[in-house]
Amino acid sequence: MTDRTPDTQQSEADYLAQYNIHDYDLPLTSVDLAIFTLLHGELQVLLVERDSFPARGQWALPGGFVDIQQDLSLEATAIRKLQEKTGVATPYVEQVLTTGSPERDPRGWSITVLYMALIAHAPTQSHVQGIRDARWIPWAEAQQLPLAFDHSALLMAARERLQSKTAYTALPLHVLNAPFTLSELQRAFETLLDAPLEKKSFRRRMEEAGLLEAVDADPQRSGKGRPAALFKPKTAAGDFVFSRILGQTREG
Amino acid sequence: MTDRTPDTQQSEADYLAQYNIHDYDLPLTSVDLAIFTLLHGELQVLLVERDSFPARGQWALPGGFVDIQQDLSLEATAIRKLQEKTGVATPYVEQVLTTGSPERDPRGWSITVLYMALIAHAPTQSHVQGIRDARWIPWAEAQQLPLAFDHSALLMAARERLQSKTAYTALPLHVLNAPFTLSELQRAFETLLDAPLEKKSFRRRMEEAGLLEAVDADPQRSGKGRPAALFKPKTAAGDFVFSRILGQTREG
DNA sequence: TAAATAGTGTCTGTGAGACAGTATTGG
DNA sequence: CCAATACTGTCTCACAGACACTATTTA
Repeated sequence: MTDRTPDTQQSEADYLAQYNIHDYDLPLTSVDLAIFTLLHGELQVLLVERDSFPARGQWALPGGFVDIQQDLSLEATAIRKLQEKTGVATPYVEQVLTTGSPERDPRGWSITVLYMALIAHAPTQSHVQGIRDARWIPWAEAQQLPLAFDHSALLMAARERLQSKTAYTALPLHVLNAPFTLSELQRAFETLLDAPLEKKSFRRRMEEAGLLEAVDADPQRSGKGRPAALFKPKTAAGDFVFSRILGQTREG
Repeated sequence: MTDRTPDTQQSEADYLAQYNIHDYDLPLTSVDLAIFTLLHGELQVLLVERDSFPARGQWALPGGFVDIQQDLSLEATAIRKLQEKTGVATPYVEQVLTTGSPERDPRGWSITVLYMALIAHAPTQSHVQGIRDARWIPWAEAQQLPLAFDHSALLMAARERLQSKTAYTALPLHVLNAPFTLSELQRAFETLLDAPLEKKSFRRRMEEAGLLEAVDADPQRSGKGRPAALFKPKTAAGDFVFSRILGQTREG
């Protein structure tokens, strides 16, 4: 926020009237998104195959330049891009980091603000399948793909944020559609955490945090074994912060 | 990272040759710093009084535009600015958040990447006093000051980050000069956390984490009461992450 | 000696991990 | 009945909070 003009005796109004951003060399500024969901019991991330230069044909995170005519905030840009790609209007969105350098994009000095989003994938929603250029890629595959620019590093940073926050928040609630069973919720936590959890500890933790509300059993649900109770999250349950970290298996 | 040119049959080299960032309206991009230290037993933050438009004469966070001729990364920009203001070369620097909107700067759509830095203030170092336009402001005062742009909100976000990380890391090690006593270290934690800590719990936690190394007593240190043992942090001790949160006083 | 500061012993409380046990469904 | 899944009882362990106690210094 320091200035670039010499300190003359002009007024602030004069200064602003003369100010022209095209006089300066500015970095390119984009927003990129790591959109995660749980599908077929796997963590999946939404990737796009770039159809224009640079890095044409390569897989990349969805995103785009900030449109200063249209966007009212960086988060608005992120939510707009996410809506375009997934149709989801009220996702969980969290800013992960911002990176910038002269090297990361061949067009010049560029900055990108990385957001992570979590959405629940409902098989009945057709919007996600309908997207032409975006595809859900299982995490194991996405890790192998050579992504455009520095997107592999960005994706890894988002994955790490997701994993670490799963250990002390209730974030995984965002990748499930209600109603769900406690076993399903535990599997969601385990998948995002990439570690097994002890059943009793998990249930006790959820119980004592009071994040869930019981929902009447659905006679539709079939399945082997004893039917499970169904729950939905209370409002803002996904934002809950625990005071201890999960998944620290006892060492011998 | 999506493109703005129609997808013609040109090569990537052609595309890049024709690409001119001055064809686009780009946001202004700056880096701002919330630099904290512990001085006279108080948390203090480094602020500058702006000597040019806009917001001339108002207090603000130190920072400045990204210089795409000079800077090799955003963090490099932050470290350069910090070095200019404080003379400290190897500080603790952490990215806090990035915010952008058309409203936050009268010059137009602007983005700022906010960093938090922690430095140990040594009374013998003269560099900090030597800075003309920057001043250490006690946190209580800084909170009252009407800062330029959205810097009050930025400062608050950095303060919250500092507070929350103090509860589960050893960050406060960065605001002390070694050697220090355990009592001094506890006071640093308490100040950054803004909550009292229980002496035995604190010492046990430090002891068990093995973050500190004993240092020979300094005959210089006078003072009332029993002389305290002196310690210095082991390397990377400030990055230690605890698995439980401090300062959750028991409720009745 | 007292005052001041440093440092310890030890009890309690919370909540996670381990793991065996019981409950309820369908075939 | 058995297999499969859901759910519970209960022990142990790690570690924070509370707080009284001892230790070592100067005045």
